[in-house]
Amino acid sequence: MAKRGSYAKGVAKREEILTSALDVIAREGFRKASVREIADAVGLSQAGLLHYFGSKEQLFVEIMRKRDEVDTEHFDLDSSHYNPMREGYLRVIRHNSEVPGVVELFSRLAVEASDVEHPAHEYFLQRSALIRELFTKSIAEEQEAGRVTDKVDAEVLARILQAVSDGMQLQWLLDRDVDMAATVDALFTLLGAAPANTAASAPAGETSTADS
Amino acid sequence: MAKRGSYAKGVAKREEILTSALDVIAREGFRKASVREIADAVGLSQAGLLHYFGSKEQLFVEIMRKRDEVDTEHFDLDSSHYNPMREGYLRVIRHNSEVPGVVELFSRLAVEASDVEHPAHEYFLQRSALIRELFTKSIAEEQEAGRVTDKVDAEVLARILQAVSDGMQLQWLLDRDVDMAATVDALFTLLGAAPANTAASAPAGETSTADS
DNA sequence: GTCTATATTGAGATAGAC
DNA sequence: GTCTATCTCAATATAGAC
Repeated sequence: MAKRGSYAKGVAKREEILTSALDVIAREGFRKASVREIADAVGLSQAGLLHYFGSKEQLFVEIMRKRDEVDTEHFDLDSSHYNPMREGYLRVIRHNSEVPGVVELFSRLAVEASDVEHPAHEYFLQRSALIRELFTKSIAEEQEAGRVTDKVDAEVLARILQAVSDGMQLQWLLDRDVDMAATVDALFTLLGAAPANTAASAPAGETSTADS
Repeated sequence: MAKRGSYAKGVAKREEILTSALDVIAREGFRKASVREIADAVGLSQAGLLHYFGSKEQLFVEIMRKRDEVDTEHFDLDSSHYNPMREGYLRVIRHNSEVPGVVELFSRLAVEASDVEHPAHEYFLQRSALIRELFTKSIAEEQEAGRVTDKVDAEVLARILQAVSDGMQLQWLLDRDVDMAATVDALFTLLGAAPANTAASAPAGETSTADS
């Protein structure tokens, strides 16, 4: 955190660049997201930008990491309890619908990173596993309490949840009228969760259509 | 079908190329799927291939269409009744896990086609809507018969189903050990059960666990 | 209809001055 | 650390011969 020494300064600048890049992608969209465009946007030359990140692909991985960091901070994503998890997750999804460029970059990278040689491969594997672990833990808890169906294993439910989120992003990229959050929430409803704040199991339709 | 006249011959050749391209992508994988590589694979020069399809992107759309055509033929995909729909769908998914290159091409295109200007945009919109219609129809039927939960509208369930399939493809691209079909089937199981108030409906677990 | 050869474009990477 | 300039490469698209 201390900024003395050129090393720390470099780190700070990196962070600054990432924040800025993320911001620009969120606002301006992703388009042909070339190193050059991001460089322009953050006020550096292409060479200046690559000075910090070595290659385009490394840059993109770092941008995604920064995104995760910011999101985890903004919305409490690390809760291992069901309702906070559910709500936090929905908040992120709602937020995503305001940053299409970020969603597009993420989806594109996700496909490219399927190649084990790709610099983002490890990142996606780990991120993916981490999310599933959080889901699994809180779902299992809920299953034990009898509030979520135990017809399907928690691990599998977690995977389904993750798949729906990713899949809804694709549907939403194609047609922006789609309500990602509402659909994911419908899935939560399906799992048998008592709708967010009502006492017993109440009509699910009302509880959580996106509040933005 | 008759081959007289150069027009019909051209069409036949196109079909032949597409079949061949699809076959190659399925077998050899997708890699950096350039026009040139496909051209090599089908035994044409790059220019020769583009003679038929004008541009790379049009070529890819046509390959995807051909894929749909072949799949619809091989697995009865157009049934609007629930169980055939479910079984047919699972068969396609199982088949997909044997053609990673095709899955990768599809996923990649799906993201790129989110741009309304992209030549594949319309294709994806229509394909996507068509699949959802089939799902919706058969699900609604099942809901009326009380065999599928009515906690969530048929349209939304259809969307969830579609999202899970797409999302599982991403997960599977990243980690080939994932069982796409089993996970999607688990979702079907979930739909069939009335969670929380168990006793009423039939045990869904048995009905259709993968037969391959 | 198919090929060879080439134009064109666009990107990422790198060298070297300041 | 940052820039300008350039290299290199890959890929699509096109011209024109056969």
